[in-house]
Amino acid sequence: MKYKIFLVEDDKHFAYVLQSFLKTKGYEVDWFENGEIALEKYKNNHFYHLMLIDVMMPKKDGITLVKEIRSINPSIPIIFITAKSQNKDILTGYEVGADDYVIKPFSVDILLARMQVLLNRVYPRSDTTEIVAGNSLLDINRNILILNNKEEIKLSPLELEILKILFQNLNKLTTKNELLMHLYGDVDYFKSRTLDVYIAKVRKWIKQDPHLELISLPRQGYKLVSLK
Amino acid sequence: MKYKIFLVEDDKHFAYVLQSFLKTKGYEVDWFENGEIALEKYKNNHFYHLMLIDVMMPKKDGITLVKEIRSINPSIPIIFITAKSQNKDILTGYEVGADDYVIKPFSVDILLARMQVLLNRVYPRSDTTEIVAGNSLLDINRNILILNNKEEIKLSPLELEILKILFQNLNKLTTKNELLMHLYGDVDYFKSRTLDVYIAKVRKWIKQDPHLELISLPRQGYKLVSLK
DNA sequence: AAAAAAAGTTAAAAAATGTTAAAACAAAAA
DNA sequence: TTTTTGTTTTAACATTTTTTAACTTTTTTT
Repeated sequence: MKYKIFLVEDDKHFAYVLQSFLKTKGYEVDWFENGEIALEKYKNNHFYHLMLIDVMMPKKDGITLVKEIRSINPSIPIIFITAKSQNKDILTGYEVGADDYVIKPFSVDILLARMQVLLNRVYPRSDTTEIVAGNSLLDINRNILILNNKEEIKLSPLELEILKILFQNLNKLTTKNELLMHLYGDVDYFKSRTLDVYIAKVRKWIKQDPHLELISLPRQGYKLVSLK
Repeated sequence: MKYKIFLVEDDKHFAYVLQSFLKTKGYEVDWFENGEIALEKYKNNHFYHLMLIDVMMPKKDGITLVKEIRSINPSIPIIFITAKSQNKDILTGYEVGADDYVIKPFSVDILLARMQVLLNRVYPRSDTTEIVAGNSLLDINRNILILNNKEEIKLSPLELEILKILFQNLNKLTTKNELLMHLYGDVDYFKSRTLDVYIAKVRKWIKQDPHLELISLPRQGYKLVSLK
């Protein structure tokens, strides 16, 4: 999914270069020439992930613009890009609610790094949630098992947890107790039997992948092995 | 509540001045003289809100230190404070996982502003009015959900509260109890059923956004995930 | 090899949740 | 006040998930 950037900059040439660069980096960029137009457009469409705003502009300057945007949306990430490098100006920028203040001339790589840091903070990506084994993939975030790069199987919570542990311990022994403690926090006869039932279910799926096998080691546990 | 700052800086005089300043501004500051000591201390006590780390230090430099800290804690806010002002150095700083990079000599007010911005992002006060997820936007002020950047749906109070919590916990599990406690302050059978009814309603909307999915985890809760 | 224990398998029962519609309630308008 | 409108709750039925039960096979113990 592409991030949408709201760029406000009166220097057409600079804006064009910046816009092109960001597009090559996979961003969608909408450019607005001054604060007045920008505010108008933002009122019509709030759907942006980050704003890059110049300070000195005709019609409506960046500081005023950000004040007004902040009154509508106190949380959207905003970075000032400007030639004004006095401490006083920078502090004003932060005071009106900017997240960062980048001084021209700047390296685009550094602007990019700062944008990425900010975007990652505000829209945290869910931690890696895909485990590959054999010809299959377990997507923990979406609760699905994809067999042979094809068939998607929706998993119930219990199914997912069991597969998660087996996949994480690929080619290693997973004890029954380990599984039960993880699923229930304790161990008893009926829970153990429930697990047996689920193992049977999981085994049916695993069988469909010729590169995977779920081996039972009686009195020890289970081992998901990937075959060549 | 006071924020706890983890300061790593080999220049004793500079560290003392900075520490004193931050204390007058209401922060608690623990100072460590080099990367080696710092890492040792951090391993014993993870309870810090933000780290200020010098790059050039004897024993263990800041870059190495941050790499090691990030492997323990991928999310704690880190600001480099350093005299190294080459683009190459700055980019390295961001690459190893810093949130900001402040070049010496700097005005303490500006450092303070940057710290505040970062702390507000990481430990947000709940005054956000708009949350973006997938291709959609929840406008808490106007009580509307904008789907696919197009269709506006007016939300009832209950609908809004449910969506608010789901959007705030994007890609994370929201337990049914959490939702019920937030909506009603207590939990019973009928309230739980009411929630089920509303989840069905909300799910219909969410389905319209191809970048969003509302997953049910029976016995656990719900998870709003943003795809791709 | 026989008995006991553990695990595999399938089906049924129980519990939880999904879904739709109607009833009850509350706030605003006539 | 009554009517209208919108919201929340309850009810009824459907589906999914988990647990229990019953029976079978495998493994371990005696």
